[in-house]
Amino acid sequence: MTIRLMIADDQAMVRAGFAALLNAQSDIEVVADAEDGEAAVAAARLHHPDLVLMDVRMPRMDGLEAARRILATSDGAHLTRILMLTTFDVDDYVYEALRLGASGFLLKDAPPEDLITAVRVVASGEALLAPSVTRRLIEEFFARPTEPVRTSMLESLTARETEVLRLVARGMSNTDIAAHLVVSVQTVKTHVGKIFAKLGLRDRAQAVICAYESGLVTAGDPR
Amino acid sequence: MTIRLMIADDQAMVRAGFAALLNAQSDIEVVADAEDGEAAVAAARLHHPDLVLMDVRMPRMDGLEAARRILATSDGAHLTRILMLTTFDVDDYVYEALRLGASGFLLKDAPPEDLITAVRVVASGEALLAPSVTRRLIEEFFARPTEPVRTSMLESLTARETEVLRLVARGMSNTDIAAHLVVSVQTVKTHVGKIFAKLGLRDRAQAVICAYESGLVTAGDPR
DNA sequence: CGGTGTCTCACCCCTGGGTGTGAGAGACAG
DNA sequence: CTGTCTCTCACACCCAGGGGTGAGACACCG
Repeated sequence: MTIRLMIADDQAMVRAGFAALLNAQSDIEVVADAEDGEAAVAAARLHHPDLVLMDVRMPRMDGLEAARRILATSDGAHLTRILMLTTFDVDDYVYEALRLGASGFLLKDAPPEDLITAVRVVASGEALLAPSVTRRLIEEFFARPTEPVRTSMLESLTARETEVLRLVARGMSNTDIAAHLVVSVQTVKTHVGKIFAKLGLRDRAQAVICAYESGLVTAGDPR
Repeated sequence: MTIRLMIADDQAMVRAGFAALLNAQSDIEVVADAEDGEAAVAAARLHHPDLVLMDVRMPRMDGLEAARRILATSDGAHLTRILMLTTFDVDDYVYEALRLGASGFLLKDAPPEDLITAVRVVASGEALLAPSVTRRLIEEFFARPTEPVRTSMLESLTARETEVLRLVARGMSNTDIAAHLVVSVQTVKTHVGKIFAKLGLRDRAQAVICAYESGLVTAGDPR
């Protein structure tokens, strides 16, 4: 099955070059092109391509906004994937594009065979990034220290205390916790007190902070 | 400058195959190999390769642990990069490996030229992932909504209230906040009370949670 | 000019929560 | 078997914090 492709780039020469290169592949067919973001959105709505090669910088409407609209208007049946292209390696664009749902991000100076490979990969539902982009993405998210320091704070806590702290970090009152653990409120108070003493806290508010900072609980995790 | 490479895999045939393939490249030299994790750590300590091709599954010590140790013992001068390999596409391994600091993750069924490319890319300091892995990584991190829902909760707060909430989320007592903002404790109580009313909170502990969940404050940010 | 919103502050009430002390039961190691 | 640790609970103290009501000072806007 051939890959139905669209090219959105403001430079005619680039469009022609990419089209020639990709049309030469037996499994790729360039079905449309556009010279700005608005035209890209309109053309995508008309031709429903499998994949759009989208330049980031374009007049009238940039590639990011165009990508957003194309992805937004994709009716469940035919989903169009986006492969972003950029001349420069500007990472602001990268994160924004990936967040929007783009499936890939390549630099224009990549060798032609890489582009062809990328088209096939993205069209198959996988994703592909330029190596430098990959590195940044990984760094960005895993740069967050594995906090050996932080979890060490919690090492002094017993299993039960950790459990109580987790409940405190969910916003429960002592009474709530007592009910939840089926123990008396006094017991909960004892646990909470020992947690404070061990971790040098004063408030249950500070305990919540500690739980988040230590990674015991995380923003966005199942409540 | 040639890339000094090490291969860690428990299957001798795989080691031989990779070595032959890579040694055939003029810019790559296989300087060591290892058949298990422990041997890999020892060999890396001895040869200081630029790059280690590391199989995930190995006897005695798995590739993840070996990677962790090699990365941990890298003295600032000679840093060794890790390219993880796996036969199966098990994503638990992927996240763990990348979190540890691996620079890439490939499936063994990738075409040989991809492996060679990956070696050069990773050795150059960039990163490279198998397409399916890339897709998952992107999904994993951008699937979490940029929380238009969450920040919208905070929209009802005035600038001053937001400021107070931020201080609450740092673990400050009302008295602390009053001193910090140079207002009376009563004023702080009023603000805090209105925050609770607007956000439907009961505790300052819950306020801290709200601050983290909304992204007003983030784990690991400057205290 | 009057209405609205924000920031400020005060007084009162009272419960929840943080603190201290003490202690019994069960598990486990030496 | 004795010491240590953990989990459990109780009584008591006290105050920071949450809740209600009201109000003065600005600023902004129609």
